[in-house]
Amino acid sequence: MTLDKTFEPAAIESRHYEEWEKSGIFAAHPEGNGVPHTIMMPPPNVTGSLHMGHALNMSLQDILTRYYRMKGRDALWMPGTDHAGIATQMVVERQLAEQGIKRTDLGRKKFLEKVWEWKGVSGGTITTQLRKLGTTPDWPRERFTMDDGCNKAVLKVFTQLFREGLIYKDKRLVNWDPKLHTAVSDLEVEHKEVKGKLYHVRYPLEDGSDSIKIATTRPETILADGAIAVHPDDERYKHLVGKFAVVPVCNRIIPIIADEYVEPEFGSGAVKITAAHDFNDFQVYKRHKEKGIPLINLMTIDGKMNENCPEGYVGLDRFDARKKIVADLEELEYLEKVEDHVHKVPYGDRSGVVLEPYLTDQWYVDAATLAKPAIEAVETGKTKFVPQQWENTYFAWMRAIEPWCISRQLWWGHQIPAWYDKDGKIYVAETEEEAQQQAGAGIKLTRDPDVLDTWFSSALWPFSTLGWPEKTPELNKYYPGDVLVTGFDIIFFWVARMMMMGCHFMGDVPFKTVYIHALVRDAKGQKMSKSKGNVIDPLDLTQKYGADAVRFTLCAMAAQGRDIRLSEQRVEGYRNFATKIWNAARYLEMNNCKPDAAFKPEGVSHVLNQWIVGETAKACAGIDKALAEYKFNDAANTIYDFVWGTFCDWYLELTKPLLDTDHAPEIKSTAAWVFDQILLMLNPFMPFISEELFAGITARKERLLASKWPEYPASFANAEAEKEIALVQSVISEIRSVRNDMNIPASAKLHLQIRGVGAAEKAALTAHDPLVKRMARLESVTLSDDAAPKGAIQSVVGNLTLVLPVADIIDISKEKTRLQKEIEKQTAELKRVEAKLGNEQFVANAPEEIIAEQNARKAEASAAIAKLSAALKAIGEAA
RNA sequence: GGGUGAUUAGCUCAGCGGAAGAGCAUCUCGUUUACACCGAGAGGGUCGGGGGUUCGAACCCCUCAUCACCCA
Repeated sequence: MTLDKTFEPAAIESRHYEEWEKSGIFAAHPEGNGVPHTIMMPPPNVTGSLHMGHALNMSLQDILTRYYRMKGRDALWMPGTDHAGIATQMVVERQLAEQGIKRTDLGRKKFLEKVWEWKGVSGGTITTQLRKLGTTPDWPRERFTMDDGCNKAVLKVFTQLFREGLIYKDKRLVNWDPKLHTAVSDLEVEHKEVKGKLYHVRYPLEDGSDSIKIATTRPETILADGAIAVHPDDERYKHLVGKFAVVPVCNRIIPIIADEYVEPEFGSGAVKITAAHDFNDFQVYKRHKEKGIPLINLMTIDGKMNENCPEGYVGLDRFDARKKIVADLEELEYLEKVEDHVHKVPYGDRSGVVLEPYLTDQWYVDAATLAKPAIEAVETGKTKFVPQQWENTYFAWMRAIEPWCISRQLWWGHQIPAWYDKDGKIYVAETEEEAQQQAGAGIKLTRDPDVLDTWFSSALWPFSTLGWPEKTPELNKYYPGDVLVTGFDIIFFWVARMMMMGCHFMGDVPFKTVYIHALVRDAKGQKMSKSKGNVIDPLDLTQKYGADAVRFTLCAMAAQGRDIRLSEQRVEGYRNFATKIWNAARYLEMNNCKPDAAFKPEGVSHVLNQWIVGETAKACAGIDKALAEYKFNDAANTIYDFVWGTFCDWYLELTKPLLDTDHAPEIKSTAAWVFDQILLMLNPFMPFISEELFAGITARKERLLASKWPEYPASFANAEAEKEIALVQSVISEIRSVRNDMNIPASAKLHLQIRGVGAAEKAALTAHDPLVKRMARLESVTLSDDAAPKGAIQSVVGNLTLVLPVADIIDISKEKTRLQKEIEKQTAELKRVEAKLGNEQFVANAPEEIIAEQNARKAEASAAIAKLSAALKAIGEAA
């Protein structure tokens, strides 16, 4: 087959993918005895579509999966999607709203049917998109957090934790979303800085003797005040503690109490306590139970004032109530002053509305107890974070963990397996039958209508997807997983909870390593968001530049501990890299460089071949090391530099003059072998082009992605060859540089004289004479210590002096300047080194090899200065 | 208020105790039959400021500044 002139990714990607998927190579083999390598895919939202964060996350996982699969591990990359409770329910509700239908009109059953319908329609979107990226998870094992297996695991976990007392129902304040009518967990709250007002309000004492001033940002909650608190050490208020005050507008009598929570410096130093509408106040309430502070709920589930409010307030929206009470306070002369005030306000991360601390019955997980073994697992290194700094984030949150509110007042999700009899007694069981058994026959039971937080089922993902609670071969073989690849934004939501559940139910951590990658931002460093309009669609990029370029870009930019600023230019650059590879393949094809089954890289005789074989091994070792340390950018740069900088720029160029010599057969075989190695090493990063070329170069049955990752013996390294080629390279580079500096036309074929050539160098330079001539565009190369002709250009490479007799071409003053500059550079270097070596402390303390190195540098610099000065003198005489 | 990270060439970023690096951009030169999505070369940095530790600091410590993010 003949390769086209340029690489067209779109033309080959889908064809390869289909073949790969059909081949069954993505599959794990639980029945086999291969050493497993397990990655649990963070399940994307089932109704979502692929964004840049996914593209990065999935590319990295696929690189690891392909790499370890090629290394012979039994790779399991477990795919799936998440039911995303609130998000999905909102999407379907919005669609229904367009038809003028409300969720409640349909009823729970019909509504859920609609959600499943929607899941059926859009559920395949993201997995189709993942295929476009070339990812290779074990698709037939794909799971969904709402499937029967996951449901079974959820029921089992819930009932067991309930029995163990680690799940309980409690009446506490929750973060209430008045738009979605559900509780949300602490993590789903986004605190935003808002310019508000601070209202200073005067409360008269009950006995009329005095009054006390408080400051509040939420005056509407005055109607539910249950106390006033001051700091116990605050001298201003000591005499008032124990007395009673009258709440303005509603005239309730409340106690004045002392509590250390109060900050004396803030506002007036006295605060109102509204226990049913503020988390801090609720704590105060609990500490002062004996004082009989009332818990008054002011609001309905949609944030309107309820019947506990005075007339005129009932039914008002919370923000209208604020306006009204401010007006009322002013009229009654209780309002002292109003100041501008910047403070944090809690917003629902899904609904975007201001959340209310709201007193309700909810289900909680005793997270503090579950967290203990999960903390210990990281402390003892059973699970490691990469980069390690994230362990601190994990610890900080886990050590201060609050009870986890897991019930949601939604319909889409795992319904809580709890039933109530008419007295409200709770029966928790995996099935209704069991609950009925617990309650006794004939007792009418009603199921708890609430569902569980989505993250509850996600927390079980590492084992529920392997068949738990059944004892499956998969569970036995693939738990715990090797590495979890995810972003830092879900360390709390997901990683921590998987750790807790895994440690509790499996008795072992869910994964040995947690690799935390960066966030993908736009080129200006801004977070990508639809509202900002700076979202780059990974599929658009893929369309334009190819999946390989997108994957490679993300990999090359995935340096640890840094966010990724993605620019299209960078993707374009890596598309160019793909084209470069493509053209190298064309070159090999044109020159009939074909893989030779009998080829033995360790047996090559030509030094160029020995050198490139060694470089190939070096590159592979570099990639191995980088991937072992999860340094994806290093891995990408290593292959990039090797392919472009070493193989294409030097090896292929250096071998060109030899293609019509006796060395040609070995060179062609070596070139083909190296290129095959390149394809192997490139495959995890750029699967499509590497596969295409692997098949295109020569007819072969096996697929690249099913091939073995290269392993080379230490003997491939060849220091002699390396040194020899380095010498040739430096001579060529120096001449090219001089030619450019001196504006010597490319067409001018020069004669080169090299002085100061040692025995070994002589052999090398003689052997490579044709290469040097071609690469440096020379007519001849003479190794001779004869004096340089007058007016020749001279420059120094190591201990060689390169002499180019071009008197008729060069501009003498320009050459003088060039030499002077070079002498200056070398002199500066010499001074630096001499200063170091002249320092007694340095000589006394520095390691020997450093001192030896400095001495060598000194010798080299002085030698260069001597030669260059002589050259400068000679040119002066010529002028 | 507490914490974490960042600050290195015009831009985007590597490097994290022993000679300042890459890609892109810029500027020269180049129709040498793989590649102009290319090749050859060049210029460009007191590594945020200030202290300290060390024979030696972009790298370790302290401090300040600016910018991000997380938690209260």
